Amino acid sequence: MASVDLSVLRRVAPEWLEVVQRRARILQRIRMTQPIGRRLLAADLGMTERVLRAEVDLLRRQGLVQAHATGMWLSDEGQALLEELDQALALMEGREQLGRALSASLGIPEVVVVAGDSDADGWAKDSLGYYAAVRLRNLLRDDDVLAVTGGTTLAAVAQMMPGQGGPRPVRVVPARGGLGENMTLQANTIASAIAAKLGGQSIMLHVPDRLSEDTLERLMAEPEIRERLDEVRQATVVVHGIGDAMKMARRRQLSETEVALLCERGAVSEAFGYYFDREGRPVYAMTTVGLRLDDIAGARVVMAVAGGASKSLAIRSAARAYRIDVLVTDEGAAKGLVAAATAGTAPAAAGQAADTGHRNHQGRENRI
Amino acid sequence: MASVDLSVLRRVAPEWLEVVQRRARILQRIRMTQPIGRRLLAADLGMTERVLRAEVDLLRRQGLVQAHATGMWLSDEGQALLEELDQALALMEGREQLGRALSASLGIPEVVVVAGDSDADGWAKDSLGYYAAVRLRNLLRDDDVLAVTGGTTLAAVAQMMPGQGGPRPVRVVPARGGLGENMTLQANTIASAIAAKLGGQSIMLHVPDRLSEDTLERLMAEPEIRERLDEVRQATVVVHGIGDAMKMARRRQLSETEVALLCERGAVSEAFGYYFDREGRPVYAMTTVGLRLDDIAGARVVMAVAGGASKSLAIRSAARAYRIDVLVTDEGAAKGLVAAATAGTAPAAAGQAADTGHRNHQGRENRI
DNA sequence: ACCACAGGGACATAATATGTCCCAGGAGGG
DNA sequence: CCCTCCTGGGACATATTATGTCCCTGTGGT
Repeated sequence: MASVDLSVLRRVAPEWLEVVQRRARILQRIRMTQPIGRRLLAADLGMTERVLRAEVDLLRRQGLVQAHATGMWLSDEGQALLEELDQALALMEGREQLGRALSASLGIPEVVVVAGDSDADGWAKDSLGYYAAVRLRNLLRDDDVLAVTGGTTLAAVAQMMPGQGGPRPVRVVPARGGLGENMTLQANTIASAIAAKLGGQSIMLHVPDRLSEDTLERLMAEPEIRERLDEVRQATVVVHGIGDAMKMARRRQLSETEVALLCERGAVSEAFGYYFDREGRPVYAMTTVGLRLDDIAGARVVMAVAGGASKSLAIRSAARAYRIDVLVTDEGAAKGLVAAATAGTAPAAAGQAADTGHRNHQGRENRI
Repeated sequence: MASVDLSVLRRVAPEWLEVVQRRARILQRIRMTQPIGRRLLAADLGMTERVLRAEVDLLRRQGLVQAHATGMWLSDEGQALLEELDQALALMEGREQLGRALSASLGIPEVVVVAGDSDADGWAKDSLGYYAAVRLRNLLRDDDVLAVTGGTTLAAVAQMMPGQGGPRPVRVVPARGGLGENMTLQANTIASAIAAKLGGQSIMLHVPDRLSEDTLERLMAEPEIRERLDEVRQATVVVHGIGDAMKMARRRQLSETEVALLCERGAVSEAFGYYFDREGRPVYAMTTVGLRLDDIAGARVVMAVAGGASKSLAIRSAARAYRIDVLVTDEGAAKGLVAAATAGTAPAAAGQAADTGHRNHQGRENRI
């Protein structure tokens, strides 16, 4: 079938793009949560049951969705078509181009921009997690040691990781010890969940978040801890979230003194327990066990996952701080980043882009 | 803007193609008859006024159509877009491919297939005429002598010929003398109309259709006739319709003896007063003045215009009978031709295609 | 000056989309 | 084994939109 310049067709029937987008989101949601029923799906997507039914009926007539007593599934054909549709929409919505621009301005070889804004759209974080999970799954090799951090974003990656598609017998390790109170956001929990989905094994780091220097030394002396820590620090693939410095400080319940220090030093981002200022200089590090900044230099692939307009600054800071090979982000963050690059900070951003420009030409690849 | 595989998008939103087609037809009709009002346009297109208004309102918001007290016009942008849209739809509706197939099987370098079926859709004949007229206008040179036949199809070409777009100072001559009673279908009338639209001059052949041998000789001796006839027979561009043999025989009010003869000899097509059987062999010729079959060998371009499912056989017959450089036809006729080629007559048609295959590779060009 | 046709407004009515239930059935957990 | 929860499909009153059919005023061409 022929490919035709879409701008012409869009001009004649502009309302059609929205229809395609809506149906694509339905298909994506089914793919992520199948099997799923009409009512739950409607709630997920923020539609009423009846409206969703009309759409699903059509998609079923097209043979893209199959209904069963247990819920709806994507047909094989629907699966294949949705993958092409993902690419088509990325192009039509300009996310493809957005990714290319970010790749250049941040010096990150591969930047994937998924639809939505994790801050605003409830479904966007799932989407972010899904595409990060799929990308991760594809790049893993059997002998990899995968280190993952905690946080809501990584939790989404774990949750959305497809359980099917051939086991990946990797070892999954938590990049950090315990953090905060929420069980589902722990690196340990996430490592375990991802290992289960991938068909690999995971280990745990039974270490509290904050330690005195003294206790730290003692723990490190424990063989059980020592062994695990060695494995963590030899991770070949690192997948991590990027946090807003101040939000993370609060979540970690840092003391007022520490918060003030971070403020003073202009910390904007947090990753692996390190805090960075807007130029990517490390300004503070937690005294805690786990993956260290210089460990990731030895990793085969470093993947960052972060979305939402509020993360723009933090992402840029992290991109300047250490090597990121793959960034999975969303439209909200991406637009903020591009706006910042072309606005006031233009000179600095331009310089950054120029410095890393030669690197971007090899192996750059934008998907989704 | 990117071009994307349309089959994917069509699968997800199949109703959209119809919308695009409907709006394209509206734009085409406006282009053909501008300036035109809402009511007349609705009647032309077989829509109610209100429905058309909704569509036109949208097209106007898109800046493709401009409203004026005298009626609606295509904007410059609409004009440009419609030309692209024509091509896109030809591709999407498979007419492009249809044209290519016919080009091969009929051995005609350029085959244009326009939408519709002139037998069934009232607007299709106008469309056929319009695209034939535009193609004709584009291929004419200033020193050309253009010979045209009569008939409803050529009348449509004359009527739809755009009056704007730079004068073509050609000489337009009728290929034949008078025929039948209907003034508007006379070659003379059509030649005059086309000349007016092109900004050229025309001459007339004041000769009745049917003559005795005796009278014919006397007429030919008249200098006035002689001169005109010489010019006609030196035409550099010939545009003609192709008729169904039996229908033409009836319209010409041939005697029963003649009709029986045509039947017996298997006449299926008529052109320039010649009748051909299904293999393209001439089986009968009117004793009349005008362009002769061997004259068209000297023409620079021979263009045939014929549409409607009922014309399939006649077109194939004519294509075998003499050289045609450009065929403008419609979906109705084209589908009939392809069906005939792939069905019972397959061996013959296949042989035909093979014989002329080498010729089709040079200069073949399919438009609209 | 007239006339035919222009676009825009108005509105009752038809058609469709939508929200909200109910129901019988099946899968999975206890 | 039963119980429960969720499934898809049906039904229907209601909201929303599309449609057919007028009327009105203006304007360009004859």
